[in-house]
Amino acid sequence: MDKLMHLKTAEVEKSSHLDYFNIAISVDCVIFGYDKKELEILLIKSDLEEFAGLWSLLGDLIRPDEDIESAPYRVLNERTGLDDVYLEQVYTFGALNRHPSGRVITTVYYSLIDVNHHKLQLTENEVHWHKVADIKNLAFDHKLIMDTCLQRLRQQVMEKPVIFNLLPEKFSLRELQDLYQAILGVQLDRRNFRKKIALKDWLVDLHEMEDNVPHRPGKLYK
Amino acid sequence: MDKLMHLKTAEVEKSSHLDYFNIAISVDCVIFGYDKKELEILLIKSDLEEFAGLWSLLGDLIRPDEDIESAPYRVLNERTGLDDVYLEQVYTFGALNRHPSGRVITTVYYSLIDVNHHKLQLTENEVHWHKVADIKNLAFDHKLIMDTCLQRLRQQVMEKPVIFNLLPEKFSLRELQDLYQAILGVQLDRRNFRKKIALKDWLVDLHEMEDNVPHRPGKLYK
DNA sequence: TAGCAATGTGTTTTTAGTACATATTTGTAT
DNA sequence: ATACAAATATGTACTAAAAACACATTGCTA
Repeated sequence: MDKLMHLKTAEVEKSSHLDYFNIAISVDCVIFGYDKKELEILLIKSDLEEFAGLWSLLGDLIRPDEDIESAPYRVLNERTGLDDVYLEQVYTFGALNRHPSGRVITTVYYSLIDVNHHKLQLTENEVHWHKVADIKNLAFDHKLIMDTCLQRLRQQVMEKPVIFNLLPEKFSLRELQDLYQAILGVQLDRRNFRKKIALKDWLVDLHEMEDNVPHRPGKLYK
Repeated sequence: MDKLMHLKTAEVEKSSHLDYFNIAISVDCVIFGYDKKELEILLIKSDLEEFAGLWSLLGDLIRPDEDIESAPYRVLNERTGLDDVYLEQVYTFGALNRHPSGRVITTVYYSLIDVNHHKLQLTENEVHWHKVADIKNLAFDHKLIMDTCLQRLRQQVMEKPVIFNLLPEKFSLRELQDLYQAILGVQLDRRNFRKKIALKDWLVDLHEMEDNVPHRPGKLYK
């Protein structure tokens, strides 16, 4: 039963390897971006026959010599070239048949990146942004995973200043409100929104004005 | 790198087993109980030399043929005989050296049980209740894990009616308030507490009275 | 230079949260 | 039996946060 838990290293290595080490563990990343007033996530084309034509999350097996927390950084860096990203663990999925090729348990992280500032080095051309609203189904249980992360994201943006990871250095309050609306899927009253943000003390007034907008420019913040 | 993720079963089985399947995955349970106005958790004596004399959480390696979600139920059932328990996944811990006997990543669940109603069949006599407030350190990273679960529990009791899993069928508002105070570690105003609970619509008035109390009895609820 | 579109701000109303006091019921000790 | 102690039960005033709502201003454009 649980004897393995309390054995010394040597004993573990020789004991029933096939029984207890026949489970692989991976990380998957739900990478949110924001562009043209739409929330997006980064997906890669699945190369499994079972999921031909479907898209899947960016993920990889965890290496025996890396902390679980550094695995998603590595995955993101390998696939996009980014390294200063916001990441947060969300949940671990381990249903028996979630992966057709064998037993794989996956720990899921979500990430927030600024699509336009960090120009992705998309080394592989099968990696693309997809509008969250348009995603109907994904390979594996990745749709369920995405929905779980979206739910978590919605919680977090109300509590912590994580949302700024999706925006460029300078932004206007309108842009910020549009983003909140894209994430939460609701319309917000502009006056109440500005009041609420103001008393959270998250913003710095840059005393600069917007440019290249077809209307009166607004103040910029970070 | 991530090729393994997309191979077929046969290929996975013959490919570098030692590289990618040399990580074990376990579940650990932080089992909260409530007795004599104190929050407690169930611990077992560690039988690792490295942690001689220390206590640890109840856990076990996940079996290759069980869903991750059913593993903590099994662990709890094997150790306590309970089967109708509240369980919720909290976080997955996977630092490189968290387990001295090898690479073990663990997914942690917390559980809430009614200490007095479910009389535990403590098959093993090295399993005991410990007051949360008195726990200074535990084996492995289990103190960190416990603290993480306690934090989650504090969040949840404010949002969802999970707290009732710690109480017997019938209880008075005073008992409920004492329990909230034990979990949150604060004193609450009785009148405001009752108002707040009342408008959450979680309680059913049983129209029965307390018994065997050395003072005026209060109404009972569930 | 008139009109459009978006910015910027303030007041009222409603709701939730906090602080606080008094009367009532039961058990217990004299 | 009666007085006292201890806990139940309940209500009101104050404060803070959330929601609803309107108007004057700026800059672009036709």
